[in-house]
Amino acid sequence: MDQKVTLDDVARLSGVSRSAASRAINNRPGVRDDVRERVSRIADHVGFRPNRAAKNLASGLSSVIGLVIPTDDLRVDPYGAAITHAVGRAASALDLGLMLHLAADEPGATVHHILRDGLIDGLLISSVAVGMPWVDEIFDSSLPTVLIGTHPVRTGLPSVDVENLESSALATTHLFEQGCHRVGCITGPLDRGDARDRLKGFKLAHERAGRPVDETLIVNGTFVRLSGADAAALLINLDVDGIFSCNDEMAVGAMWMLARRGVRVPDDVMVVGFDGTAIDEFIEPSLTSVVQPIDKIAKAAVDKLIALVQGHADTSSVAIIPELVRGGSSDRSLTAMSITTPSTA
Amino acid sequence: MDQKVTLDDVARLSGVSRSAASRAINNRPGVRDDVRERVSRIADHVGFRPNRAAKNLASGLSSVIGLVIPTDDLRVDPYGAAITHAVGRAASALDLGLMLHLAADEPGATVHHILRDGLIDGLLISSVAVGMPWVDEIFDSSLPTVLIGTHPVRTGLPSVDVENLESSALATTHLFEQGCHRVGCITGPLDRGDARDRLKGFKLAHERAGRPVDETLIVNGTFVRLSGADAAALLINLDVDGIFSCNDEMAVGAMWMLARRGVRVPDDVMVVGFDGTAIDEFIEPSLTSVVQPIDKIAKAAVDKLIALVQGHADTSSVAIIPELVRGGSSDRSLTAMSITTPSTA
DNA sequence: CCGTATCATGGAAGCGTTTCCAGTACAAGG
DNA sequence: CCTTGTACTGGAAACGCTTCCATGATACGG
Repeated sequence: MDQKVTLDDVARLSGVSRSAASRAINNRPGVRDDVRERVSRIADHVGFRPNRAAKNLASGLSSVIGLVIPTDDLRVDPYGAAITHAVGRAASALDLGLMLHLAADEPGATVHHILRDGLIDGLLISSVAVGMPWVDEIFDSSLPTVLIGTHPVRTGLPSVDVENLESSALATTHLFEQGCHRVGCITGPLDRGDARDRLKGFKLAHERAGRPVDETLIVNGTFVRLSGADAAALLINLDVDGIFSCNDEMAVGAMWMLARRGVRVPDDVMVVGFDGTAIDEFIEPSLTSVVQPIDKIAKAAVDKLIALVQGHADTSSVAIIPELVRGGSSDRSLTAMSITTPSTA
Repeated sequence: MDQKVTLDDVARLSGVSRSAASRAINNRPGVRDDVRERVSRIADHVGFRPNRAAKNLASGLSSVIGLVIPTDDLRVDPYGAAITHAVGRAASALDLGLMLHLAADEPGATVHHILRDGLIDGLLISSVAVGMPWVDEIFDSSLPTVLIGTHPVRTGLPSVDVENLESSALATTHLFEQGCHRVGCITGPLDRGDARDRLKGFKLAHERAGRPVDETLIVNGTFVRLSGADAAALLINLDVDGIFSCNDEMAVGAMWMLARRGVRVPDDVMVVGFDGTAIDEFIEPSLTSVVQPIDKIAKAAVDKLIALVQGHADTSSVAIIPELVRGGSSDRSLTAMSITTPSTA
């Protein structure tokens, strides 16, 4: 049962040629139905598993896709873990293997490994920042590639991303509706496209509400907790009564700082985040956030990639609509109610 | 530059046979030094990248290892993300590819895919629970496999794990030394070996200190936050003044519950966790925890796996010693000092 | 100067598939 | 009954590499 069974064995046992057996097993036309059935029954019976390497070599396809994710994202940002997990599930649902490439170790070597090894059929690249030149090298290569996120400068790249602009506007507007007058914004690193779009959305909401944007209330963050805490410390002194944090990590940092400074949430300051990674964070009060449907994003990305691999040229950009999930951090009535233990689903 | 360059091309350009070129490039004996150098220079120059599939097929080795990780671990437990990240780094340091297998989707299919596809040279299995029968199937197969963690029943498996018993005793003793008299324990799921060992360590510390173990103060948890919160709620009513939580996730949940119930940490109750995943959690006060050197564990596991792949039979079990990192949750003097923003490294 | 050991070298046989192509059988149409 | 077409079938050539083996060259001791 542990010995290797080759296609030849199956063919011999079935009394057909290797080519016929191959066609039968791969459900390709050119075999009579009864033969196909006999072959696959025998294959099953002897525990035949096609050797991937041989298959790959002969067909040029490996049924494995790659996922490039910045090292830091997987370690410090729960979003990285979430996207990895989601892509993994989406891939195995399609019976695809998933190779993990941790980026930023050795850009040069990495990119060539990925590109020319012939091990993967296509590549998913997550959360790319400007300043990784090798990323463009990949997009310019012949390897099918789909971006998960927004490229800061290039357009016309096949990509899947959460809709950032309108969603951020929605989050900001939500703060206005909840009665906030001075709303601060903690941005992400502005060399990233998504961070820029979220800031744009923040401004857009002001425009629509007929309120001027107070640029002093826009503080640059880096998408990590500490930067959120630092930014919050600044914003407190500027008398904000609302904070839109461009991701949840920074929102958690901000709330930590607010608590430490004795600022009450949501009574004194309301907070809204983005991503939905802090949903299970057990913070008090629970965080209002623009929650990304990560599974949906991952599935869309994998589907798009497979289409690309199969030759369907497609450079479109898919925007997935997130959902504003209200928590106690922007809703006084919710705080009063939230005496029960939050569920972790 | 994007066209495929084969070994034949390199050989022809270098004026040697394909076999000589292969030996030269793979640093195998049987080529004169000057020839070797010429060949590799030319290979470099034309951008030759050996086709992995072909290499794999011919040699039987793929230079790719697999990592099996329970789905939930990657999503809800930061430890899963941390170990994935660490293994990824350790693998790429050795120029190995990493295939990610999310477990528990379809045990049966998964295991066969992994085992017989011939895509990977060896497998790392993380955090296994009893009740996944296919895991044993893998260990009984001929695929080199290393366990990261503790198998609940089997011994003699090649594995790498953090030392659980003494470390838990150390953590518990630490609480005694800090002045705790009634220390509760929030356990992990007791069908897991590591969870059992940590509980044993908790009891061992009592024995050494000559204190009786109060079984009512041992509350079963599941390694997730919510269970920590629930357990803490119980323990509060039992008048504990110290809590040893068998992982950080539950410790965070416990501290959340303590805060909500108005119990002060560390003044009323001290808390110690295990794993070190909540170090950057921005919780107040910072959590004392038995911190696992995850990079070290991952490296040890990968090294061991490679040794196995290369034929060095080795069923030993490596225990990595963690470090007790003191935070404000078990130290009143630290709390007083911790007015500065914690760093995120 | 010859026999022998040593070592670089190239030829060729795989590794386990897919896939092209030429054949064969069989049914339908003339 | 012969032709044409259709549908299945098996032989054989890839795919790009490793590795065994025979060959040829060189150096060494006798």
